[in-house]
Amino acid sequence: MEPSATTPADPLALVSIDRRSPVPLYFQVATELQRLIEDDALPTGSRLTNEIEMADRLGVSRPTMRRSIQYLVDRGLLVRKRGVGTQVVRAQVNRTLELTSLHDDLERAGRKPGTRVISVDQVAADAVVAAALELAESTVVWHVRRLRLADGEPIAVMSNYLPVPLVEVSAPLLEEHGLYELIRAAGVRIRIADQTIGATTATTGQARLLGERRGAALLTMSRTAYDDVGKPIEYGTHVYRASRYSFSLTLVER
Amino acid sequence: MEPSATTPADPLALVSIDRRSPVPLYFQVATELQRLIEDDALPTGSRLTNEIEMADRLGVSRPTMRRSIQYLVDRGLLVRKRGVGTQVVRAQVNRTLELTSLHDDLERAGRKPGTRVISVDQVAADAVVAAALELAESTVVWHVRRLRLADGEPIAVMSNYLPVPLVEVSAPLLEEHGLYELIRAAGVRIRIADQTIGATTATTGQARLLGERRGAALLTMSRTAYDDVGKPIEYGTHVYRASRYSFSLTLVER
DNA sequence: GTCAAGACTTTGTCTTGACATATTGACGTG
DNA sequence: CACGTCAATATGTCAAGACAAAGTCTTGAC
Repeated sequence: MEPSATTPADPLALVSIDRRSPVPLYFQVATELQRLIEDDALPTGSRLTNEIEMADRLGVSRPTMRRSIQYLVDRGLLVRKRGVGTQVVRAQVNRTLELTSLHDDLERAGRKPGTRVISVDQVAADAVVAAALELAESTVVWHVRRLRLADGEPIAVMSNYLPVPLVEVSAPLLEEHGLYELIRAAGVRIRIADQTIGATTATTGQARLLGERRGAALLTMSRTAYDDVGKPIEYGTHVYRASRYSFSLTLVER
Repeated sequence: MEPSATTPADPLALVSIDRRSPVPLYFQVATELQRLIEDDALPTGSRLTNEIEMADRLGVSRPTMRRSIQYLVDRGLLVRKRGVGTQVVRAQVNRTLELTSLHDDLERAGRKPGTRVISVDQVAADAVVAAALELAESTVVWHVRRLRLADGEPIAVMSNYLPVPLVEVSAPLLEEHGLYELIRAAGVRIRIADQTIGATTATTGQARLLGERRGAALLTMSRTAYDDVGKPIEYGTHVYRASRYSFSLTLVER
């Protein structure tokens, strides 16, 4: 019982919820619990009191309490066992691969994202692009090529194809905003994406753009993104410098 | 209205649930719905009748019906919009990266997995391994090296480290079973894993094992797996032939 | 003919209540 | 002492009902 790092006997006393808020109760509770876990008020390994008592103490119903807890279980922060209880497994989760642009990704990592637009054209879709976007071959689509930078250093070359009627793109816009940001701003909600992650070695052209040597290891990612009614929104093939970038993720078994 | 491909006016009539089964109701309903979607009885784009009527027709309560639907929404098969309804988005999902061994992975893809054990030793953990497994440096751990094959062809070289007291491993066992299978058989439930995916080029030794040329592109994956109380169970670094293997996954925005 | 208000439909949130089932540990019996 | 039984405890499943909020569509005024 060191006086320095006293864990309050009752971390639950620290959570407060606001019934007038438009934020759903279960989400408020989940967020507060997550904060307690991250702040180590509920340290890894500690057991939570049972859900009935917690519901009681927080003044919510048991289903609401359960929903909050389940939310954190799905994220891998908590583990529940029937007949046993609920336990904190870990404080931080490297969330699963997400539907974010590299732009957002880098910003979260504290690195300054940059973009050099190589080209913005309307081109006739070849067989691969047409198939991915579910359009007739040689339909005209946007083709955007960009060199992405982090703290001024080349990170990736990205090549994206988009249906023309969907969103207006231009070099100046793309220098300032991520592509996904522009798509969202156009009122399109991206909901599902199929991705394939592989590896290759740099061609002379890729090497020159990225500041690597020919034959250097590159991480490849191709992605087709769909909106919430299943319509293809974007198809892209990207190559990352393996020496500067990798994908990190946390998997949670359900 | 072609007589050939008649979609029954009421796909729900095809759903049958068994209240005496120990399988939870919501799961039975979800599974049946998924079957209807995969069999195209509920084709992509079609709208489901509202949840209240469905619950009524299937003889379950609304919360149970909602839970079934939510299950499929989380998997990316369905989309719901308040005031609008529930719609089928897609029939198949390339599920998200999972906590499976390559063994299971290949079997699902219809390829015959094989394993050639290179070495099974007990070694002193170096700094990296000790940190990953949260053990003191130079603690003795299992070190397993395997060449993995698909249809007889080399696919990957895997190097795994495990705490000794956990599970008994041996070359003959590993030739027959995936490592994760053995871990599960020992009563350990793997629940969370941190993964990093990158790329590199083949060293001479890797190239010889994999039947590639030196400098060939390789996909790398390192993973630390934890059990359901957050204890590290396994740390591994793997390299895959990029020419024969890639990671495919489907992301779903919540 | 156009536009806005309001009715209607559908999903989202929350509550109360009941019973089922897995786990643990204590108790008692052979 | 070993083993099975039983009670206590915690989470899992299911139901029925109420109200809120978001979209859509109809209706009616101008």
